[in-house]
Amino acid sequence: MRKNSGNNGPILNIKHGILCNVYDLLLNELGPQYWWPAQTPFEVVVGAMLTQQTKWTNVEKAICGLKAQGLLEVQALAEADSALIEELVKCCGFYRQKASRIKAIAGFFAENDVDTVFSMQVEDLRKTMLSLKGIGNETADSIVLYAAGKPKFVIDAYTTRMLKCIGIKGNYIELQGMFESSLPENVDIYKEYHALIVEYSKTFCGRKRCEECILKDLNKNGY
DNA sequence: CACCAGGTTGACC
DNA sequence: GGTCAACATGGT
Repeated sequence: MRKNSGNNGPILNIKHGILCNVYDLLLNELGPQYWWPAQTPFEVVVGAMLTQQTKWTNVEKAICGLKAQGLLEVQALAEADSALIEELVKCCGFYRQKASRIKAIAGFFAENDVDTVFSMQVEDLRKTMLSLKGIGNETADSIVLYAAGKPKFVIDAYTTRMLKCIGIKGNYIELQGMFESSLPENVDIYKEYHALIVEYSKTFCGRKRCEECILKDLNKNGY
């Protein structure tokens, strides 16, 4: 029998709970999303930077333009003309910042080699990404999960809002910890779950369809 | 025309 | 630890 050694709180790290139920519900209602829309790990990095505070449709245009110029290659982007990058990412907003930042990040990957960087341990990779200008918690975790394929749960504005709706609050690290301790440590599940939250939020929350929200029946349906 | 979008940073308390 | 303005274009 496992002792709870003076800890009055619930036993954590059990692989079930409301966050597992939400995952099942979203997957059943929306179907698998198979994210991230990108063809190479470096494209994920660039896309993750460009999508900050911006709609993905705008990012697609920018990615398309960069690709046409051969600038989705690490070395090429690192050496590209700043004014050209700015022009190509203008449609994503904050374009001067984003242009200089993706160029600098390309420089980092050029010097350190993409495969070498992405072969780091999860926490080391995360810290390394966070040390780059323009990469904060969410972007770092998106890169770790979707570009490097390592288990880190991504928390974004959609996730925070969805959790708030079902009565769960916390800062980035706390919310991330809840997902990671509730779910099996599995890259595919982390990817799929985050994608499902985005799809769910775009469909219901962003369009004021709260009355149709598929999460409002969480308790009623026995989840 | 006002408001928001898959954030991050640096300054300040 | 948390809060805030700045960064900027494009769609509803």
